[in-house]
Amino acid sequence: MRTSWADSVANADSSAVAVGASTSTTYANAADASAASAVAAPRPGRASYVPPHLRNRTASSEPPVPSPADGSSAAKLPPGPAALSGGNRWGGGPSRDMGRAGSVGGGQGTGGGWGSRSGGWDRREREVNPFANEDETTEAVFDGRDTTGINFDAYEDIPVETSGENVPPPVSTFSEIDLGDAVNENIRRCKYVKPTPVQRHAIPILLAGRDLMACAQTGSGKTAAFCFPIISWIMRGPPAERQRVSRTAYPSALILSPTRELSIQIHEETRKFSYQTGVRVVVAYGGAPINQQLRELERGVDILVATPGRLVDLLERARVSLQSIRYLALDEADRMLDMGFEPQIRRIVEQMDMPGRGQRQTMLFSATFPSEIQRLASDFLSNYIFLAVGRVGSSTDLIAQRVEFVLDSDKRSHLMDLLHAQEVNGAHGKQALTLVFVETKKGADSLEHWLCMNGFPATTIHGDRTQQERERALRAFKSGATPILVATDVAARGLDIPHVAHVINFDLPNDIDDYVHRIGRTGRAGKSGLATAFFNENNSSLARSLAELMQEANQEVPQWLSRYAVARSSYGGRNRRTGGARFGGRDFRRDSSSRSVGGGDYYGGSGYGGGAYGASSGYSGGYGNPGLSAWD
DNA sequence: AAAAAAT
Repeated sequence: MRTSWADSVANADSSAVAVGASTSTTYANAADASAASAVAAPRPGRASYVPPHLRNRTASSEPPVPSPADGSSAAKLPPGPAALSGGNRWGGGPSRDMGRAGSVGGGQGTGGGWGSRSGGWDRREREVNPFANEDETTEAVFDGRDTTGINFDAYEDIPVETSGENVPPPVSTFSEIDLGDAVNENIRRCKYVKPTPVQRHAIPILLAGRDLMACAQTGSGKTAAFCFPIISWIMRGPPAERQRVSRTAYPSALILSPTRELSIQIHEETRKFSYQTGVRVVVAYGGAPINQQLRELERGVDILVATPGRLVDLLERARVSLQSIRYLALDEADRMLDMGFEPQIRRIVEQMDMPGRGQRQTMLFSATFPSEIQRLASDFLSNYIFLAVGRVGSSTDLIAQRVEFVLDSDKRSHLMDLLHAQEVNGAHGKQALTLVFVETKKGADSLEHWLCMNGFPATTIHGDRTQQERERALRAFKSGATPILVATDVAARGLDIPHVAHVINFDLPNDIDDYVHRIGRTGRAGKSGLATAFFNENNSSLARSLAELMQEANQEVPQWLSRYAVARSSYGGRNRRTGGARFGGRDFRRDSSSRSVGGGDYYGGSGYGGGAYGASSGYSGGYGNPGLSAWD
């Protein structure tokens, strides 16, 4: 029965529990120890941990390497370059490897060794410090608002729900999930004090080798939640070997996301997490020259972050092979399907050379769980754990929602009033960051032009702009240089832009879920935000769902909007409550054929009042405003 | 109907 790679890992972990627990001093109690054993067992102990770039040194002075556990884990790898014996990490040639070993060995005297400042994996090209820009840009401009970027107090009462077989218990501190000095140092640099809810739950699950289907918003620390385990697994795994003759890259992890900017964002974050670990992260997306991406790939890649189209291109050119993939993460899966990526995703996952379900570890993140997502999950995942994490705080507290009746012809002047009104509110006399959503690309351009003509520093992001323009616009906005960003739905989901004070729906979307995603660009990571919508006759199809949503979030619903809602009561906009959009979503295995062995006892007993769980109308009790789930 | 994504 237990035949999958993930299961083998799980078995290896449980057999190693005794060792892990007896040698560990980190864990305070039995529950933590069992959680920790799943986490720490595969390696014999911190002292013997060896980072990838030192793993193949043969000099006697090197730290003890391949533990028995590492060996067994290597044995379970799917066939491919990663499983080949010997070799240096990037196969850059013997002489280069010798030089590298020598230089690192020389620095070893400090005792810092691989964790030390100089610890690049290749002395010829020093790894760019991904933390370098942080202080001058964002924090300087927004100085005084916060320093951590995350309001941890807001995390305390977030509802979390898990289901599946043998769910590893959550951890409560990063020290319980010790990921090695280098990663710990990066956690410190990121100013992460303690794990967020999604991290507390997802990291042990992923470190235990389990597949995961999860519901969580980007601002909740989701990327770190799936990256830390991936980095950790890669670091303790066998070295990757690049085949010297071919120019094909063999990443061991693949992260797919729907938009270019989201891929860029994930890449930036992941680079921080893997800084000085020797784990290479490369991003590939369209709209940018492919040559530079090819060069990056040639230099070696452990974690590839990509949009589907560019990846297919790379696969067709045979510049990337998926045969070494052991970790697959699909971010914003529902969005990718909305955008018509399903054929490409299925091609990538099922029809190329990627190891099959069970031979790899797969994590799927989605805001909603329509049947297409369910099919995808049952095709891609193996005995997975379902995890749903509530919003950081509730929208009641964090996003104040206003709806104003504004005719199309009055929208511009009304917008100007809003912008004038808040000019004084920005830090240091600067305009607070304002994100203005419009319906069309043309509309975005013309509104931006109009704003600029009227003295408002605005820029725009949409699909008709070149990738360079898109990225420049986003940077200018984030830095505060251009505090007004006019955007189409390209920016609606997933993008984590800190400090957005105000989201204005200049044009309302037709779909309430899109509205929820848009306003979710503010009030992020526990901060408060304001969302203003311009409503008129053209939006009457949204009236009812909008009114309901606002009511659920304890927002004041204008009388006129209620009247629209009643008038249009037969129709609430497409997708108005897609079953899984509320908190908790649902683990659809409950009512599907795949309700599997041993799961019975679990499904009855969710700690969160299980009964409400499958009912689409249910789940009104308990958590503030569960209906307002701005899942990203 | 519009948006996004490979060239």
